Amino acid sequence: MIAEVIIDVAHSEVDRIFDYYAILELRAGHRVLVPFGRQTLEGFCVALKDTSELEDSQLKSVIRVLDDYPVLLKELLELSGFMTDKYRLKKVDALRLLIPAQMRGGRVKELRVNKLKAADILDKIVLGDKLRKGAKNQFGLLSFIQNGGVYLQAELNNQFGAQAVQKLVDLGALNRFTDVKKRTPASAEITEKPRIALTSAQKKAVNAVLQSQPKTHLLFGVTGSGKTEVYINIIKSVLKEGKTAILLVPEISLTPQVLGVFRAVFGGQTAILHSGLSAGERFDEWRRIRQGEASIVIGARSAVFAPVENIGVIIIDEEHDSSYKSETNPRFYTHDVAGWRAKFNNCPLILGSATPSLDSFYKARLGEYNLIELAVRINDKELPKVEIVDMMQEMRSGNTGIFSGSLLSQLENEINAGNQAMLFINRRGFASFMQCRECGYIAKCTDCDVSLVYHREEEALKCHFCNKRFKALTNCPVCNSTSIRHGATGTQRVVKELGELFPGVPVFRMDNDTTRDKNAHLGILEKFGKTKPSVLVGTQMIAKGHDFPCVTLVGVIDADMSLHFADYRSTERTYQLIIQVAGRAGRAALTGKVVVQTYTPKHYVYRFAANYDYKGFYEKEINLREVTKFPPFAKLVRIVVSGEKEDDSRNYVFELFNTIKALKLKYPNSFLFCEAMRAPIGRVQNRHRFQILMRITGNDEGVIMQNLYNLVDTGVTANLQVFVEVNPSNLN
DNA sequence: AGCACGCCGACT
DNA sequence: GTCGGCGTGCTC
Repeated sequence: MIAEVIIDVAHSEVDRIFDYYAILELRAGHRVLVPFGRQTLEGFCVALKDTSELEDSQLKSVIRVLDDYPVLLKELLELSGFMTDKYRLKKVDALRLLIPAQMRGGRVKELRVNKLKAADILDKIVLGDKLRKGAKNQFGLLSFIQNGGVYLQAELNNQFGAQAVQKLVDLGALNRFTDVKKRTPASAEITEKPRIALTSAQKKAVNAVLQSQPKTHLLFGVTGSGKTEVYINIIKSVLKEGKTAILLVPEISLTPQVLGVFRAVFGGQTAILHSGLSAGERFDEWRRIRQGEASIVIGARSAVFAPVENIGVIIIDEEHDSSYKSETNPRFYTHDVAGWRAKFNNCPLILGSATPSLDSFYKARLGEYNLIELAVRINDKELPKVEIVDMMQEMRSGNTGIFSGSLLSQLENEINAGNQAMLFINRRGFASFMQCRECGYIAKCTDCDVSLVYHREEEALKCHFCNKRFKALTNCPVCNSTSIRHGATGTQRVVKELGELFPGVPVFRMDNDTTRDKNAHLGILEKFGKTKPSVLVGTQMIAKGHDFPCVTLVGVIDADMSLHFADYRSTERTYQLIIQVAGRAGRAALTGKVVVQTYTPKHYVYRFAANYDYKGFYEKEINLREVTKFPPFAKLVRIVVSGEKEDDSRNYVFELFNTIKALKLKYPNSFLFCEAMRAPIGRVQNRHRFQILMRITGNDEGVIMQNLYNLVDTGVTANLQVFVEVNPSNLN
């Protein structure tokens, strides 16, 4: 037999199939060790075949298989093919997504632990005679193991001392053996929520999924309408049929609370996959899934590749969340992958959200997805009232601070009442930039064309693109003036001002800077949850999925931030953001309030958001997209070229552009827009960046994309980086 | 990506 | 005369 092997090296030159003589135990999906040139490398056996087109003398033989089972399922091997086609991924990159990174290079081993089994027959008297009188630990241990059983050696050592344990092992009272230990992540608390009966709307939703032909359902349920209960019931019935389930959630909402709910219902059948796990935990969870010990996988984006067989349902919760789109290589879109697997397994795919992405709702309108609505909240509670505050008006009436009068007085009320508030601002640091008042100099990164962000705690200026740090300005390096101005507000400044306004009230901050450590955000949330009154200030990351019953006020400091982003989805984002943060207010008995501060209160997004009118917003926005020909009515394609030499990058981008113009002549009706230019951020990490922006529509879109990818694949030279993005979510 | 072979400068 | 610079070419 001949084995088709992809070498585990990420380079396009070797990213193709190499044939080897197979060995007996080899199956498709095995990882293998093979001779490659003068090296010995790891690879993936993706298929077996009878003959090779190469001469016998040109073939070498596989050295050995690396695992005692094929790590890649047939289904996932096929999926990797789909992904290399659809996203033009390198074959290795697609394959590497399918196994825990730590598995490669054999870095993670199973954790083996020493265990001790008490001898079946233990004669206390006979053994006791062999022990020295007064050996307290030894006698203690002896009576402890009297009734037999299996113990962890570490635990016995801890309790009775290693010497006593060794003594009893020597005497044959205990037998040592090693066992594989599963590093199942700590399950935290198991929240035993009373399982209330489903509402009729929920029942209808469950039935709509279970009683129809497998298809994609868009579960559009307002905040608090009980989507989780629907998921649980669907998963339950899927498990009953002996099938498995995948539940995807945004990384940030994989909190112990959320997991606790599922552990409480499904117990040990649940496996968790996310970036917070250690390499060992990840590997072990993956193994549990691969071996069929866990039938429900809960995880972030990459859990869509979980090695479960016989899938009964795939659920993408908060489907509008941007984290489902991988924006760095390997680029892929979770919805596509989930859709492929659902089709392969002939099972339903559920997309759930209170604020569906425009794309998904559009598909539901077209009938591609089945729309299921949960229009009322479970306890008929009213949604928190959203107040839009005009910050221009505040300014005109003399308030130049970062808090409006309304937000301030409500903060005061809630704090006095012993409640909690969450303030949201989508900018970390203290101020967006530092500028000299005299000459207008703005501190910029030396390696990137962006202004530096002032971080007050460290008295540092940081580049949010390359993480380089500089000393904060005390005087202007150009004119030496000491009059320095701070740009727009960030989280640190909000915290500082709160401290001055409400001395003694605990204020927590949660952003990229305070959550560097992998479990830091849980720590902050836990502390915040326990402290009343208190305020939590944070970026995006506080907007999702945390239930704090005592939060009665939510403030959005500068809602326009996300609105004026260079992204065709910025309005959609803003709508989702407001509804999402509003969902944080008044989860329990208390009624919540939401204050949204904006400098453009007339913008339609605020009107719809204040009324929780998703459909109204959808109609308005989709019409706009249709007339302006933006997604989903066209594909936005961006090709970025970057290199150390500015001229090389520019020349290459225009070379590409000329070829594309020829392509445009061939398909004149397909190109709605096509321009080459310097990238908005012209330099990042000292690489000069140029881009070609296109909007493409119509039936030839597929052919054109193939052409573009080919173009980019063939032309790349050593010191230039080129990549293609489809509907990118930022245009930096 | 590695690791070889291969053709030109400063050293015992 | 040789050690070694990294250019380019190949890997079943």
